[in-house]
Amino acid sequence: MATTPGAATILDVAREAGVSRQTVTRALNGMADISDATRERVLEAARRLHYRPNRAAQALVRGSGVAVGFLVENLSNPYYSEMASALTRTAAERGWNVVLCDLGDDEAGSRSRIEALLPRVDALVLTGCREGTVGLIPLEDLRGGLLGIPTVMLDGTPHPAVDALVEVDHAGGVRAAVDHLVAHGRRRIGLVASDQLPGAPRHAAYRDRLDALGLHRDARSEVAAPETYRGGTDAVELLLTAAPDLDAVLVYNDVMAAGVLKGLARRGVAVPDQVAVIGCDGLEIGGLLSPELTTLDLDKTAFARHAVDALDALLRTGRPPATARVPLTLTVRASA
Amino acid sequence: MATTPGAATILDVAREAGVSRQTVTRALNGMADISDATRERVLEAARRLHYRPNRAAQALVRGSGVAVGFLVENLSNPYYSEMASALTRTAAERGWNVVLCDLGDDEAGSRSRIEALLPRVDALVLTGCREGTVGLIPLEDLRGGLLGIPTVMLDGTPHPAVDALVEVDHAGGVRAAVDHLVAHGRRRIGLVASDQLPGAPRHAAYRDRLDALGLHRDARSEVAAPETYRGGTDAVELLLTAAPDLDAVLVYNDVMAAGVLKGLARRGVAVPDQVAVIGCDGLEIGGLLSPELTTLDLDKTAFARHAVDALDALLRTGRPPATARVPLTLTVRASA
DNA sequence: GTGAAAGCGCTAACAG
DNA sequence: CTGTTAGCGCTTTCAC
Repeated sequence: MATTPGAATILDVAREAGVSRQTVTRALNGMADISDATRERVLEAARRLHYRPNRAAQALVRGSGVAVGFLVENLSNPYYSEMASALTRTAAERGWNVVLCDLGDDEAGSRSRIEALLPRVDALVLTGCREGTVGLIPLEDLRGGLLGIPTVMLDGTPHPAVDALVEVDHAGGVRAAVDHLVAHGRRRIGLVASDQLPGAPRHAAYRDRLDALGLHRDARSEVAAPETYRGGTDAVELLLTAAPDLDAVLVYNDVMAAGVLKGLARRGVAVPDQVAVIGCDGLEIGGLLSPELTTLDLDKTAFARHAVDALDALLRTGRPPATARVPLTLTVRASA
Repeated sequence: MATTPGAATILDVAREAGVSRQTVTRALNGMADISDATRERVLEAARRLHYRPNRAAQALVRGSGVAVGFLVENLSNPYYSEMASALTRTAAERGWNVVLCDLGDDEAGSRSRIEALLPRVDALVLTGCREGTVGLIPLEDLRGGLLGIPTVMLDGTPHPAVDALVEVDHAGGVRAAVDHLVAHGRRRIGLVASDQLPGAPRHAAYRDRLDALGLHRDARSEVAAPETYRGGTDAVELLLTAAPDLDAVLVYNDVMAAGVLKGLARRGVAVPDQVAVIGCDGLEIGGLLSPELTTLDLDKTAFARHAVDALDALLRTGRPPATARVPLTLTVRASA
């Protein structure tokens, strides 16, 4: 347990019960070769002293499983919680545990949470890190900055502290979305982008695909906004004002898309009749919205599996595996 | 690290670098009193051997912080993820870590996940456990079933394996909801209840309050359903058929309420004009729905804080504190 | 600046 | 059935 100084140890229990420490172990672990009377006496003593075994000592001698730290910005965001769910389940297949670290906005708090996490874990999975979040990890504190703990990032940009990336096929996904819209007669496709740097690949893919198809494209039909519900509602106001002739909107993620649907409803714009909407991530909330959200579905289990595989390789060999890439598949529901 | 048999130890590094093991510690931990040349040689050796410090050994000698295991049924459900968020943040205030365990439906898998979790944690927080989930915890394996690890349950029923409960003021919440509906002219209030036993308190509170106010109440205006979105959509079908004159529905939780809103929309029932809807839990998704959901808001941070306080007391004294109770406060949005 | 000793709390392998 | 002897891998004294 939490190595509370002054806590009772197995020796205290042995003394209290008047037996050897091995007998205490036997009694406490329900092993054979001990008389009921002795066992009861030992357990009684343990209870009296409020004894709890020291986890670290047990782990040292028994061997401990792998613990993965999962760093997220905001676990209340369903994207992160669905990822956390996928990661814990995938990790569990290997007998690994996941230690959660929900950073939040506050930088000082984040730093201290990360510091409390690091001594606890064998590896790190990073996701959705804003500019700067990775910087919070005290590289210098990790073995002198020279032997960091294995770290993979989900869908981010390379960083010296990160050993491996799991990529997302933004280009393929955006292409599928745009092509779907075009196939259904849409010609003026707007974009609600992320105002965070990691959002850039999707933004670029959107421009590329529109240009490739020879569709009209201009700056007024693109808006960058915070990656939140509110960001979506606000963005749609700007977009409709700047480019009232849009007949479709591609949205950076499903949470923002929920906001976009709300914003469109407020303005009395019918979805999908007047404007089609496609989100991204394939979150379960997409099915709760009205109309139900068409989205680029990210296979979170595959994503998690690649991350765990990469960590496994790093832990085992110290070398990262080839970068894996996860597809985005269009899931057509009602909004487009 | 994960005590991989055959992994390099500090002694291997010392041998490789031709120094003593303390020198290795000093080099690796960036301590003073070591020449740059030696440090570099040690680090080089460590890298060559792919050395990683053994976490358990470090924890044993440095002392480890408290790790809390958090058991949930399905982390993709936003109720659980918002609770997980609140719990990790609250735990972090004390420097504690949270190890996540997402059980899922599969009983065998759940059991093995719990077994992988237990040796890792000092305490357990249980929430939303179906009938039987608690039974998965191998009481017998825990120190002979006599010294379990401290366990608190969030809003459940007493169980021998559970040391402390944090309760929710269902009665007060339901009362506030019913009274709000009545104050706004509603007289025929139906209920979408949970088909799980832990849902009983809200169900009873609903009946009590209706009776106390002398409102009409009959079995046809109560439906029990699974605690899911789908459960909500299905329930509303049954309810509208059995009791078409309802002018309000109280729903067991917000996820189900999302389904209820969807079901009502499908049947062309206007909310709140024809039927008012009130959910429960105060989830963020409530704000994404159309109309936005009126709900009984549970203060998840307070909930988590009580849980952590209880664990702290259990860890420190072995005795549970007085049972705490968290209120449900009515948050009025558009649906009622 | 570096090395040698001691011990964290526990369990596994032998003795008796 | 119970006790004794060795470590697990690391850090912290303390010598040199």
